Amino acid sequence: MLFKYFRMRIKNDIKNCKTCVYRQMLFGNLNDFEYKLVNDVRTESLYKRGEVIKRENEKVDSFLYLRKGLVKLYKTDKWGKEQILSINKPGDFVNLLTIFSKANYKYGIEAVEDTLVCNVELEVLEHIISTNGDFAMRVLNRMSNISEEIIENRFEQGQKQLKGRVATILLYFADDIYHKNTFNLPITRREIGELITMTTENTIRAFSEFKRDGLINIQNRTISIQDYERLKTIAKSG
Amino acid sequence: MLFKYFRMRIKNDIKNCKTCVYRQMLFGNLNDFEYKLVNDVRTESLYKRGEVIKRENEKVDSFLYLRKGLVKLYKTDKWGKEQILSINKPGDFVNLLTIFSKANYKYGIEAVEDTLVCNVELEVLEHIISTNGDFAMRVLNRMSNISEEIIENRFEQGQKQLKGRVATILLYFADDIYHKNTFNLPITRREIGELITMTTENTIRAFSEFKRDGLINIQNRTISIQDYERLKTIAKSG
DNA sequence: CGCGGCTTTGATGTTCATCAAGTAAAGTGG
DNA sequence: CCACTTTACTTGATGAACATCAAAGCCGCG
Repeated sequence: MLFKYFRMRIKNDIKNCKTCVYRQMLFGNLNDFEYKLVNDVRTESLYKRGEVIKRENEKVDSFLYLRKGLVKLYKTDKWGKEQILSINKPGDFVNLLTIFSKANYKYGIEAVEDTLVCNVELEVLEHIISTNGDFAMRVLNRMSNISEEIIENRFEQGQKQLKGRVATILLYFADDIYHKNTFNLPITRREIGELITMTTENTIRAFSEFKRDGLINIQNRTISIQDYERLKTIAKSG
Repeated sequence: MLFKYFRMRIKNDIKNCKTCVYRQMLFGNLNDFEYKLVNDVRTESLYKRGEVIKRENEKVDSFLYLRKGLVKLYKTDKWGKEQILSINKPGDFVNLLTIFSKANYKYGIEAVEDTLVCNVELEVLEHIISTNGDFAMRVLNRMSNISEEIIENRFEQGQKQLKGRVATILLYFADDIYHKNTFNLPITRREIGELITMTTENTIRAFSEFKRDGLINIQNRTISIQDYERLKTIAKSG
């Protein structure tokens, strides 16, 4: 999809948080005044695929909420190679875990699809937290959940080897992101490697083997899952 | 040190949070009433080396604060082998990251030295967070810092191989835990392996090589660092 | 149309896990 | 306190999984 159409489409989409599908997830229990506060200061930003949203080391000054698209969080290692920490999808609170650290970003954020982000100034959020205890508890709860998820994911990935990891990623895109068995991979093979901490070459080898064994079909970036169950078995045990 | 002496020694030690060295770190800005609340409900628990403090899957119902000793956070993988997520030392808020998840422990906690833990009921903490905005912000800040630390650590470990990881752990004990170059390893070789995700055998091989090369001296559990600088180089680049 | 980045496959080497086997140390029960 | 059992520690040999190096085809884009 061309970017200008994407821009047009979202322009008439959501006017304020009241109609935002994801509002419930975090801002559900604000009172009218607080809610107006958030709505008044919040801004929306559009990013094209490949655009950097936040650079490593940039100052953390706003809360980011992913409304549409897909972003990756990444770090650069000492040899200059990137490593992807996680992929975030609509509804995710992209930087919640680091937002209150009073430090700079320890990772970068980049759009891997055309992306719409909602920004809320940090000071406003802090003010509401200070005055609305329920909201504070809700934020704490989400932070807990996010950090547990990250730890759990890393733990499970660590128990798998190449094919298990690739299978897991394919199912992640099919099940959690696109909700269908045929989809366009939004990231390159190299990025998948960076996500599962394997080399590009070996990632591709796993793809090729899956194709050869009839588990998936590949047409450039288009992946189509042929044998869901077998792939799931590999993802779990392999 | 025998456990009974440890118990006697701490008995007359700290009567309430006012004289607790670590109080400042989190409870520094409570008012008198809130402070009394915490102090009234808090309990202290002693654990011997090897005792399990919290089991995987146990309910999270109190805030844990490590006053003396050393604990490990661990998970059991699908083959029944343990993997250590982190070592916590006095002053650490052991379970802060998961405390607000409204779920059960996804990891276990075990004393690796005789340990004194301070417990504060979760409900009390939640109540104070709801009514004291500054405190809420302080908790959020600490959660941010802890999660960044974990992510950073894992990222850096991932870039190292066997010898680099072992060297890092040795320096961690020398610099951050015991603050001296000769110390008794509180954990077994197997546990070090579990901490750096390597096998026991290879962990030992690294130890042996360090000894052979004059970097460290080993007397059973007593480690003595002979060439700090060279070890540091290995830890950083190896 | 040609350049650079992405993709793919093959060959080779390194790092680490696994298996095996033995010694040392530390609990355990009579 | 000693025999017995278990757990920790150690070294060597072998193989598996993965990284690295090399080379070539592909694709999009200025």
